Amino acid sequence: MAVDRRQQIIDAATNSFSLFGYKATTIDQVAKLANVGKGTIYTFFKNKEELFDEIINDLIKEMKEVANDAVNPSDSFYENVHRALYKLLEFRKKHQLTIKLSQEARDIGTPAVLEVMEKLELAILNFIKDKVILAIQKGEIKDCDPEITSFIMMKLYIALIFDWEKKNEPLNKAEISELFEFYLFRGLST
Amino acid sequence: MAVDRRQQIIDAATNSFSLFGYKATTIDQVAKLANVGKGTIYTFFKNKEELFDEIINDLIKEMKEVANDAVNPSDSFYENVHRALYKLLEFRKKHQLTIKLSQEARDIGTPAVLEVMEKLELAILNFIKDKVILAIQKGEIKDCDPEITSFIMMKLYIALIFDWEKKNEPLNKAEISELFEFYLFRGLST
DNA sequence: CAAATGACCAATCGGATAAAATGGTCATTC
DNA sequence: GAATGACCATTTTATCCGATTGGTCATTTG
Repeated sequence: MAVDRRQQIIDAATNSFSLFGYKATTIDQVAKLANVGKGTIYTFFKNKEELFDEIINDLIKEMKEVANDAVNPSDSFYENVHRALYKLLEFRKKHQLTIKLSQEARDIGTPAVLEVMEKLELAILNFIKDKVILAIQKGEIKDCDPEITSFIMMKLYIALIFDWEKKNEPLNKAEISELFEFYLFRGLST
Repeated sequence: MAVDRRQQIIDAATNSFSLFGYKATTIDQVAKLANVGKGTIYTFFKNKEELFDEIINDLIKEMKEVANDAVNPSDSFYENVHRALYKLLEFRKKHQLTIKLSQEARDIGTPAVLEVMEKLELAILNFIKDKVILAIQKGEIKDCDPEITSFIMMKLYIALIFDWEKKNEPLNKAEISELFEFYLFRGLST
């Protein structure tokens, strides 16, 4: 059986990263899990970090799909951004690999993992930024700096989904949607 | 000369905490700096942490003054909150002791320091919450949950002052004021 | 002979242990 | 009786050394 050795390696590594994190995953272990000699891994990937990068790029691709699936052109900008951001952050919150990597970033601070987490955030940020630019062009929202606007949207979302529940009862999806709309779109002024 | 031994100790400890942080400050060191026997410290304070707490309570008092000074009853709610939050976070950003403690919380995670930083955040949060409640009563802003509103205001401010400049050119006071007003008060909707 | 392999190597990690430092006490001093 | 610093139990830090790890490459295999 001519199995795809490269894919076997990626699958094994993804599994191990998800279970044990980046640092605690050894190349020996990946080789064993992939039923492959250790040297073989180095014929496909320059080193451990490049293997990691490839897996993260797959993850980002997956996230882009999730985000795009959440967008429905006939809905409003606000509705779409809300659904996309919510789905993205829920994805991040539930996906084994991202959970493990978040922990590792927080508890150990492995440099390669910190880098990768920034890359993930940036991917989300850019996705939102594109939507913001489009919405401005269509006149769906006021003219504003897309960079800052997407930054604030993500910060607000992270605050509502992750930070708020550190000290309070978690907010459900409907509440978050409402708050997002209330504060960012309608505004506080009377 | 009947110097105030208690105040001497507090001054010495404040100095040492500011320079070296909580963990790296030893009671022996504080005693030396305060020109006081080590045992004397324990006649005024039950232990190291209580001495620390007293210093932090002084700091919070100082912060409350800064915040109150920034408030001018004849100005709008938005204007006052902006000035107060800005002053508070600038204070935190420039004050030796808070800088050192932020570093220690991030790099070492000393439990006593983490606790204290939460206490600081909570003090700010409560200050803002009171202002929000008043503003709702006066009809200066829409009816909303003061808890969530103050939480979001602070998160937005921290994002604009601390987080934004990790990746971009820092925003000046006027820009922050403008963004604060634009996103939170006027809203994005057209 | 090209792809796969695992013994091998230098570098890093981590557990064990001993030494130093620290928070806190209390008998003695002033 | 307030102040002190030698003293103690506990924690932290430094040091060592065997185990582990990422990565290489001469050898094997299909």
